[in-house]
Amino acid sequence: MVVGRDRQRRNKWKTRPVRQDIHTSGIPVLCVSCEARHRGICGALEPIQLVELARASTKHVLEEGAELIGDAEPIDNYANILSGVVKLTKSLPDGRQQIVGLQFAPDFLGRPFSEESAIGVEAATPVSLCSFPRRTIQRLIEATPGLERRLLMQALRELDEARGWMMTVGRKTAAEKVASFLLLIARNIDPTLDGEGAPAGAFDLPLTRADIGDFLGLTIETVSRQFTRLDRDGLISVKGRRVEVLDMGRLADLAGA
Amino acid sequence: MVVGRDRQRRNKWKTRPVRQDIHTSGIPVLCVSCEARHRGICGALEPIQLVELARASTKHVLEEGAELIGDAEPIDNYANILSGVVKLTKSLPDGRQQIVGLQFAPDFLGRPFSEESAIGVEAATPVSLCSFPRRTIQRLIEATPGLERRLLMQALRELDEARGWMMTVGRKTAAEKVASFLLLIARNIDPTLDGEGAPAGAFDLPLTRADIGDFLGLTIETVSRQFTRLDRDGLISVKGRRVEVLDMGRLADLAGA
DNA sequence: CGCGCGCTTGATTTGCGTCAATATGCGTGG
DNA sequence: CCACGCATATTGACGCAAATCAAGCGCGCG
Repeated sequence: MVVGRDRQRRNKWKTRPVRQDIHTSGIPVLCVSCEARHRGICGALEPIQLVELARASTKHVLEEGAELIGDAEPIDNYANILSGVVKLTKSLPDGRQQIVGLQFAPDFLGRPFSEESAIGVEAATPVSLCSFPRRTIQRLIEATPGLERRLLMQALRELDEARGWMMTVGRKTAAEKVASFLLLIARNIDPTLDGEGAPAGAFDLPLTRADIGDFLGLTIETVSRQFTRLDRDGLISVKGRRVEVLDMGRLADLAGA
Repeated sequence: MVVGRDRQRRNKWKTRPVRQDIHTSGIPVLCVSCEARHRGICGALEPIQLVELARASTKHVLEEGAELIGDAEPIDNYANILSGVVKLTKSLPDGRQQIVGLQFAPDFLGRPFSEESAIGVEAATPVSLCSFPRRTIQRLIEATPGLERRLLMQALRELDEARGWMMTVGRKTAAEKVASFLLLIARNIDPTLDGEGAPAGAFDLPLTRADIGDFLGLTIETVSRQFTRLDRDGLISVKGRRVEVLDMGRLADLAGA
């Protein structure tokens, strides 16, 4: 269902009955190369709706460390991640902190139907965002059951991930935790890395040791020690943030099932 | 209050007796006193649909310890919890276990649009269930946007909870963990318990020490020791599974924000 | 009764945190 | 260019909270 204010557009459709034209040429420039159109929530939208959303959207670039909740980005804006890594944090009054989730492109950011529940949202790396007003998305949701389904899917996926990390944080040793984390990042940077005796690959960690500690429930020192141990044992090669996975098999093995 | 409102309506309805009859008497017996009709997913259904669902539903009672995934309850059945506590678990090949969630009435059990993701589902206490075939629920979802929204809401709530427990498991001390857990149970058994200097209340823990340990990432011994400490310090009174909260304020304080 | 199971309690060990010192960039300004 | 300061990492020595090991208790049940 399309909003009424597009009357002239409606007329256009009638005079140009070739629907295919709209499908091919109707995709906003902003969106043509956007991941969110395929794997993200925008995949649920018709070209027309995509145009509507795109018109209300703005692209932002945030530097590392920028908070995107209650601060720069008021709560009335939602967004898709175009690139970069976003961390979701919770903290105790005395300063202890836990990272409760990491989001990558093309994840949807922002919680539908409620205020963001006292969790902090922060750019872990430079991040670029495609953001749009809450009202627009809300309206599209009413009109498009598929959109709500996508949101449900993402929520369920995040739920699975959160539960997986609960296991890691609650029951694994420091070594296993760090291995699991490396696997998460490696897989996210290069999804093809999964093969058995894969040649592995190198990448830069998107998080500082402090962040990694906050994610795994460890201190920076312990994280650092585990890195050097993994290096010494030949599973990886570390130099600062640069990591190369040398033995994917043993790493995955260490991380546990 | 409820009674009064009903009486008033009944008088009004006399002008349209047939339809109202359907509305009042149309609620399946199975459902009349069911929590799921109010706070659960069934609240999104029209009476007609409720009848359809109820007709396909069966009530089950499971004893403590019963597995409800891939076992007694095949994956093609979903269910609402009518009473009891259900635990969601994950485990490592070597036997280490983590409880990644607890569900109470009237939560919906079962994951829409996918196989249950390698997580175990088990009755922590005797549990009664209202279960129905996947097909029926799937069909109702297509027809009722509100239903999908309810599912999204529950998923988002569970996500919040999972993240809250990630913080607890990752960053809190044993004492804080146990206090947080007691709060969770206390609040769930008696939602009115929340007041500041509330008189507090007594209840039976729905979980064994082993389960509590698996939930908090602790051993039974540590859980036990923390219980006796909280008892000695006068925050609670423990005797086996029976717990009485004596000082809600201090307990909540200990649990952290 | 005696056996098993859930729970408590104590003694001992240990993995990880804490504290502290040192290194390694990296930007900034002299 | 080097010198300096600051943030991030590494490394080591030490301490402690929680795990592990080990009895022993209460209680329901065959």
